[in-house]
Amino acid sequence: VERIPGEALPELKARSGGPGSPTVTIYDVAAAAGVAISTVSRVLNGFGNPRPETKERVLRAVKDLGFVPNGAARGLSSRTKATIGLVFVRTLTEGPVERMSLMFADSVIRGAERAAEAQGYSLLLRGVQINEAAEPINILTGKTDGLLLLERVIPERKIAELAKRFPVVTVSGSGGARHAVSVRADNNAGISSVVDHLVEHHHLTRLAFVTGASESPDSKQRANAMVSCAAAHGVSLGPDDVWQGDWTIGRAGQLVNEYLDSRKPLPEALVCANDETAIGVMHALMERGVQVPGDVAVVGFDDIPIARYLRPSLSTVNQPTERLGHVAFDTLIAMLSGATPARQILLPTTFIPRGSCGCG
Amino acid sequence: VERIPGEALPELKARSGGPGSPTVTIYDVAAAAGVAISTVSRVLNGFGNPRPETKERVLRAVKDLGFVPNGAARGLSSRTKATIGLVFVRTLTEGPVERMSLMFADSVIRGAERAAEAQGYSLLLRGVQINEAAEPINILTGKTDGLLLLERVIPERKIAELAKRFPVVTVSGSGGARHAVSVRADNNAGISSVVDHLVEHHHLTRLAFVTGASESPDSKQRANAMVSCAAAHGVSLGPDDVWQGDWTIGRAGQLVNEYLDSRKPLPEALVCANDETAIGVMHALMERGVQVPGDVAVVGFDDIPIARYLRPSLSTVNQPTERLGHVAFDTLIAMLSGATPARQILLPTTFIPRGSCGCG
DNA sequence: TTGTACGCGTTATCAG
DNA sequence: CTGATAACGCGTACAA
Repeated sequence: VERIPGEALPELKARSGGPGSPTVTIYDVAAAAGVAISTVSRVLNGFGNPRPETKERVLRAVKDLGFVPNGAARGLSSRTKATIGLVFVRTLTEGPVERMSLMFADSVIRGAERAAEAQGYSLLLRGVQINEAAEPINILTGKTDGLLLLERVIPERKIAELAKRFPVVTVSGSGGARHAVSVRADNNAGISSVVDHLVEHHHLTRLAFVTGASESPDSKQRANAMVSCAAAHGVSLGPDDVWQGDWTIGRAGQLVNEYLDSRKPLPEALVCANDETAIGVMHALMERGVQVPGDVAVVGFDDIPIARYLRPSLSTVNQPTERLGHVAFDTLIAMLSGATPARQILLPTTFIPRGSCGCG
Repeated sequence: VERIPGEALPELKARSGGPGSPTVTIYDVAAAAGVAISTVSRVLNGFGNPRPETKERVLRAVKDLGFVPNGAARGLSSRTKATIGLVFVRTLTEGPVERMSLMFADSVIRGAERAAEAQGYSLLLRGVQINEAAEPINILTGKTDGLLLLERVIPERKIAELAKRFPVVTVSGSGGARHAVSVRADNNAGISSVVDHLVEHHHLTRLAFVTGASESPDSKQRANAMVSCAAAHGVSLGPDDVWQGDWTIGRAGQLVNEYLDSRKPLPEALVCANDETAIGVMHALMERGVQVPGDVAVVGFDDIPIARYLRPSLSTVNQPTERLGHVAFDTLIAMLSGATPARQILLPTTFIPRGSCGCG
């Protein structure tokens, strides 16, 4: 089977069957109001100075007939679809138990949606499996005016290629692609403040880090920051002190259990790439009778809403997730009007000490 | 200022500025392949039996030029936008602390997105404030082929009106609107199994219920079910035993604190309209030294992923949130092809006993 | 100020 | 099997 771009249109069987009254067009409105369609268009879009009476008649007709402009026609004519696509990574697993918890993505989506509304745009949502995103993204190109790419949905090289011909902003991407603007949280500062706190305030020296999914730019940045910040404090993290997680609660628990089974001495603090991982770590630890923060301090990243309600409450790094989406969206819109924003936009992160590290 | 449907188009300033190469159209492809546009269209959409060589040439041109069909033009011509709108309620509060946690909505959205992909459709996301949804919804009507309405975004009456002329499926709505199909979880069965369990297994008789937002159909149904199921067991819930929550952790905690301050004796079990509420309740209770489940049993609703990782783990009613979205979407698509599905589609719920009620 | 007519990029209907 | 060509509904120069 050959690959055909644009994928076949879903076919509608009965045009008569379901609801959907005979579409009312701008012509109907014009007729009802006794004017030309151009007048209707002008009134609706606020151009020119229509005579009050004319305007009145048009608006009345619009209301009477329940006219709503056809977005497709609009888009075709105005060359602006007023729609932005947002692509996020969807995990493969279906199972209820180990379904990846993607609160981060959800939150970013919320922020983008908000911004979209404020700008009069629509948000088109598209989940993809990692490394199978090329075609979907290509198609989205035809339905939108620009694209928001969450995390590393496609290889950097492809992003660069795409961004050359289509407006693209990446959120929490690695930010290496030319032409594409990247918006992300200040991972370095976040991790740095965690390490500072752990070392200086709690005087801990044996630290370990649990990563997120291996391809994730955020995860990589946080891991790197962890290693270098620790080194800056004279604390060294060996390979054994960086545990490969995958963002999920389940995987985190698994890691902890394996470690405990190995009977190696636990580190004094476990810093996690995200809050879900921290939750999994805490849960597994306590399940095995290890006290948090008594025996091991645990710190997360993201500051999801429940973090403060856990027992112990979760020390974590707050990143403005909704704002990430919002800012990314606004940046994309700016690009559409010809602006060339900074290639990287960093949003601040702040460490929130709570119970799981021994504060609070 | 008068209200104008269709809201003005966002204006693009520099058509030259940003990226966006001179759009390649079907004409370009046709020219490059030395065929007519109709041939290109046929090849791409799989109609007719193009000569292999022709097909070959077309596909090569498509690839060479990086042609992607313009969605707007497609929609205009085929009268199918291949897009479904999903409208959800957005809370008013901005604050990071008391931002309502909407994991339920997020999950439904995920399900819908998945279904959309499987059907070759796109998902347009739109958040609205409650009772301010009429206009946004109306506009969406022009950009989509059908609408998914989450929770009670607009009054029942308006839904009925809308559904008469446009395909609509409500998710977790009250389901009273004619023409609109409603997909929701079996709240009655869910609550019923909770009450059965509490009364028969744990022999508790003094129960109370914490509601969600007052306008929410789900919340109402669960509250009603609670009252009648309790009554069926000879346990009566007075007005004082139904606490008015709003789905949020924060509000739940507040309720608990107020109740404790009043020095009234606590009920033996607190059944909550959703998991966030249960989390808030548990947290506040334990903060004040009340043991869960020792002094009070707590049960939630939804079975969000973290439920099982809380301490104590949260007993709750599982509802297939993603499936709600998925099924709703598929139903809508079915309607588009003329089908007339059952007016109500009920998805099963199952009680999951865990630590917070004394099991597990 | 208002109306006429063309273009936007596809799909779909006919002839050839 | 393929090529013209007419919609599709709206925005918009241009003419009146």
